[in-house]
Amino acid sequence: MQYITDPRHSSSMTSSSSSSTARAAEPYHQGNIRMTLENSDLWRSFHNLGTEMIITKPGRRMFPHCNISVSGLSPYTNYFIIVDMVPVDNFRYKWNKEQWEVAGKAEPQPPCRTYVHPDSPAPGSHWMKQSISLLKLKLTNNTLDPSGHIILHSMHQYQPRFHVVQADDLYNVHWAPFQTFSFTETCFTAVTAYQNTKITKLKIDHNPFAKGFREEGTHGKSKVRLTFLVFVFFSICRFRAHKGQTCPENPAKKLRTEAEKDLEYQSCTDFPRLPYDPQREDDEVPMGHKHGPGPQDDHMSPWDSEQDPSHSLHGDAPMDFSSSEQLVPGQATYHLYRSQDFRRLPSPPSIESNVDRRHYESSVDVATVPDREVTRPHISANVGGPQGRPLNGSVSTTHMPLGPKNKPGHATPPVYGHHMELPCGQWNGPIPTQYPTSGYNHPHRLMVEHGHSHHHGNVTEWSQYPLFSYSCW
DNA sequence: TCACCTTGCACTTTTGAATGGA
DNA sequence: ATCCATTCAAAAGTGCAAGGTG
Repeated sequence: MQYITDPRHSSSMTSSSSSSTARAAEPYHQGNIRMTLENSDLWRSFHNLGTEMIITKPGRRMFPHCNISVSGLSPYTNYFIIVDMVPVDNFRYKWNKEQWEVAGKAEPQPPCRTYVHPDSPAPGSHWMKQSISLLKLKLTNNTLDPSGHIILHSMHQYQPRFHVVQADDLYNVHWAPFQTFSFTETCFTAVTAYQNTKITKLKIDHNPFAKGFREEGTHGKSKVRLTFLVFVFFSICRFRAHKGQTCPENPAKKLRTEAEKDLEYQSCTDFPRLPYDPQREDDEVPMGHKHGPGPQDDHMSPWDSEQDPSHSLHGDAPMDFSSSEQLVPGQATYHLYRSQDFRRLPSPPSIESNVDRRHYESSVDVATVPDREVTRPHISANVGGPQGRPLNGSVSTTHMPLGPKNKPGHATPPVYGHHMELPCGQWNGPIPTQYPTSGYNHPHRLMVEHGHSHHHGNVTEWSQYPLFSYSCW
């Protein structure tokens, strides 16, 4: 397999001014794409405690689930929205004394899979018209999972990444220009059973499916049971009055089924429930929730101060998402690619006027595109390569021309429904040297919109690498 | 013994087929 | 015949707890 050389990789970071200028000249350059995590407040609540995600053999949804909105796409160009999970580091963790501790070296990564949003491919206008819910993404710990769920290891930490890939079909995805975003607060530890009771409580409080475990739910149930008994009692009385005879041996037993049915109906109609709409999660989960993390909520999460590697993790100050921009460590270079001018990428000029340009007009709004190297994983050729390309979820890119639809010698990974099977991946980013003191040296960059509740994922530039090919162990 | 995983349970929400009316 | 709204049962998604496993 051939790799294209990108001279930028042999140098370190290039100036961002040139690309900024170019972007200004070409408003539809993909670098203008912005991605926002819709339910970031909820994510932040979990992140402050150290988010845990249950993984099961048949597959488990995430909660909170990823809900993103995208802007800056070309309305008539087709895109894929793809999600994958990147190991945060090379460690396995354990929950000990109310906090996560390193428990050894990470397990070899299972086959990396991606979740392709079922609407893919769809024109930019489709993706931009409303937020994109990734509710149905499932996580599993079954390395032989036949359903195509994303395979993770329990007690390992992961970072979801969101890829916007400009492609018309799945075969083009591997060679299409893409941009990657990630949000620090979506980091989580995969577990088979919850470890942190605070996380459990937060999940119960916010997840509609867990309503039955809420304290208020219990009270509600007691209320229903009481209502049921009263109802049965009066039914019996009415029955007896109507018949003018003594009760049968056990009328309650006889009436139970009907009464139960009626009661169910009654409780339904008397107390109508709003249907659960994942798109409105934010509305249903107001921040400042009583169980939300406060300053006293200590940080079991090793992520608490990874935002700035210069800060000690021992610091207990809560992370301030509203004003910090994460530092992005330099990345090692392994594979070299040929850099191309991004302006060669197709972008229909005729549709320019149709684009909602509000985002572009805000000086603080636009997520800048750092001139960094791509951390795009790639396929097979670097199997066993000890210095595989950093797959650190930090994002970066180069600009490459559109490649062949099916490059010879490059096998298209099998597709499982909306998932793609990938070679195993490896987090090759910086390794914490003093976990947890300097641990989680996660090279993420948080694009912060001051004065707004939303912040943006860190960004890659567009690239033309074989998409989603990981360096393997 | 311990940490972690699996499984079954009770509960809730979601989904989709069936039905009836306009 | 088509469309729309409603109903209802089944499926799916939750956390919990007990038991299993290495």
